[in-house]
Amino acid sequence: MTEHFDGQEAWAAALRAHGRRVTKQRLAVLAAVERHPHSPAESILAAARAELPELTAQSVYVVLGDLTDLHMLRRFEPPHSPALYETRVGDNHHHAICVSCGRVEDVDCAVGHAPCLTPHWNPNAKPMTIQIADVMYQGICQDCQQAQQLPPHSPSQKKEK
Amino acid sequence: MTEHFDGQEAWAAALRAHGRRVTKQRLAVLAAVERHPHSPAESILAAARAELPELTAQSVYVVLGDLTDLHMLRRFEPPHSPALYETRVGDNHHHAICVSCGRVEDVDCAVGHAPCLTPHWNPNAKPMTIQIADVMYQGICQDCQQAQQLPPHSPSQKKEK
DNA sequence: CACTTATTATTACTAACTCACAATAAGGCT
DNA sequence: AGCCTTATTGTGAGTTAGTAATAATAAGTG
Repeated sequence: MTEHFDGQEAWAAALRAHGRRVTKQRLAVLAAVERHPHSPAESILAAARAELPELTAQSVYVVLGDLTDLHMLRRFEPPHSPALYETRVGDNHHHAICVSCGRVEDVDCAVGHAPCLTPHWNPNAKPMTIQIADVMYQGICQDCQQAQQLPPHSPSQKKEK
Repeated sequence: MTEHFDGQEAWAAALRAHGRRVTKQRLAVLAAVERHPHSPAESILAAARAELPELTAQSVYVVLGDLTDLHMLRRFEPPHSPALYETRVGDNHHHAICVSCGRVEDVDCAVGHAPCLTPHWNPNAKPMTIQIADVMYQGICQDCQQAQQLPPHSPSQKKEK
């Protein structure tokens, strides 16, 4: 069980650096997010409870929200999905979501390493100071594509009138 | 009041082209979205009720969802905000959201006219067929920036411990 | 103008969070 | 090592945004 002690230490140090106390709840949440990237709060709760059964859902929401504000976690909200969390912060990588099955893949920045941080403002727009640029690719993953192309009598989800 | 009859006609034609009946509810919703871009369902309901008071919230949800599926409307979901709708479809422009006041600005595509439609897949990722790429810039608009820099005894929203 | 069925209204219901406050425990101090 | 302060977590209720099921209505066809 000593395998992730160094991880614990690293998280603890980061928490202290942000002026936060090192609690087992926060460590459990951070470990859960690290082990299950792109997971919603509910899944993180379930994963964290594996090592901390008395953890409550509300605590997870509080911790996730706070750590996200501190930029120790990154949150993104795909359409028709609850918010997802990941520990990869700092690099501004992006995400591709399969609109059919909801699978999420990380995507490195398309244009250099600060891709869309300098938007082309319209003439009449009031420019903002951009902090982050979330790029959300939406498409269909290979598995779902194959499943849809197969015509066999499987009840296809297509809503065609 | 004849000013937007041509608009009505255009919307009606588009609805017919998609095999949808032309109802006053749909026209009211489309007109409301056109007059109030980047608005949530609730605001669209309020705006549409100006010309169609008996319209219900659920109808607005149904109509917005259906028209979005038809790509007559575009929906995007900024963090901590309900889904927003707009009539600008086809061009893949992006959005900048002020994290402080929630204001939304349109942003033209940063890289040519199909900017991020070809993501750089990681070696071990399973590529998807990308349909759209939503780019969500998050930053602080000029107004909010000034409001935050002013130190005067105004109760600033900053949550600093 | 009647009729078929897409569309909308009504009502109930759910998911994903948020809020207020009481209970607990992390870390500084002695 | 133990106490104490207050950040953190737990408890329970409440809210927002949206979905689902079915009944009532009306668009468009013949």
